[in-house]
Amino acid sequence: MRQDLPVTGYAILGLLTFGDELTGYEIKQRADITLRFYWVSPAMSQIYSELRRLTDRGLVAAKATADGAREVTTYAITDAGQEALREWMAGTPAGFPVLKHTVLLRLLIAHVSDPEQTTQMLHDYLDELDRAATDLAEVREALRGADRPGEPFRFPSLVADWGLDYFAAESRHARRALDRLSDDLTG
Amino acid sequence: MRQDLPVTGYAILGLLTFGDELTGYEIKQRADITLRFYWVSPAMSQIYSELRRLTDRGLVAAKATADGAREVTTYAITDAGQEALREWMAGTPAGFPVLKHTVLLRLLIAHVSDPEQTTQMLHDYLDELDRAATDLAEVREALRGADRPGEPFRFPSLVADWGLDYFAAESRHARRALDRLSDDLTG
DNA sequence: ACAGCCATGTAACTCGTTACATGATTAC
DNA sequence: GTAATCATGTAACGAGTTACATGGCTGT
Repeated sequence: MRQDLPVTGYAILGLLTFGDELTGYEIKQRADITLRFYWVSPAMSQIYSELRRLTDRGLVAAKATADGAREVTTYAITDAGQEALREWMAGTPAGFPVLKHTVLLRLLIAHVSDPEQTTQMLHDYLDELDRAATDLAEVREALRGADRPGEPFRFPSLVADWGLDYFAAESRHARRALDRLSDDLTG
Repeated sequence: MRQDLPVTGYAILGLLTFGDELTGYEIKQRADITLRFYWVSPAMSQIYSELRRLTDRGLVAAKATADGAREVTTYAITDAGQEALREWMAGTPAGFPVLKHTVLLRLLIAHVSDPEQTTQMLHDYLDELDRAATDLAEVREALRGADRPGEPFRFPSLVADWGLDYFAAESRHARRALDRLSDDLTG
């Protein structure tokens, strides 16, 4: 049964394990508040083509639902989909996270730039970290009420807390780099 | 002059700003000890095709060097390459880092798995973090001697320290998740 | 002699993106 | 009425990967 999917395929399957039937559009919205922080925000077009593949393989079931007058397609994970997801979790190692850290990449070669620019970049990064942390904190709050052991959002809340810690850690690292840079200049 | 390159192209240019002329093979080795931790480890084939593009645009200069009997091609950054790099650093925002965190992705949907598997995954991650940190610490040590303000490896050492802090933070986050999971089970 | 590293590429393919296109429903 | 949001796709393209192919040099 070794028919592998792109990881984003499994991610979509995963989003569908939380109970509800979702449209492609809704899956995108869910991805934007969850996957976006530690995976990717897939483009709409990719979600639809991935859903197509999952449907073809019988891992999700498409259902034409009436949304008022018009027809809308909702997707639900099938038993085969659950099984494929479990197999993936059990049978393939998670692997080491990949970081595409453009800020660090630029800091590595900051000697071709000037100190002000580098400082500015790090300040910008701190601002963006704040915004991201605020967004994630909001998501985290929305999980309260079902985030205790055994409740549906237990794992999402663990992940959200991890993410918040990660943002906080990045802020510390960026500030530390800024301190060191300013020490360099003042002697 | 708005002829953009893939980021990996700029990364290669960046590696060539540290002074020496390198072969494609050597660039790969450098990438494996630097870029790999916060960008990617590009495949050999990509490095060669990227070097081809950079050469075509005059951003690097290829030179046939005699390595004993055989001819080997080394690459050096040109003035135009320096300029393109500076333009990229100054003209385009760094953007927010992208994390492809397979461990967090799986933790998010750990409810389709069982507790032992999740625990095992986190322990595996801790092991891999240790190994990565050891590798990076070795690289960091190799920079000593030229890592003071104004010296060539100042920025690489800042970045390496950041990376070490990042790995340490990830270890803490993973252990915290493990603690919480075991609390869930024991009550 | 043979393994392993140095060195350079080509070809096929996949994931994922952007741009484009369409149209219905909802809120103001 | 009109802007925003909901909803669904197609087409072209690009970055990056794996697999394949070749061959010289080096250490034991």
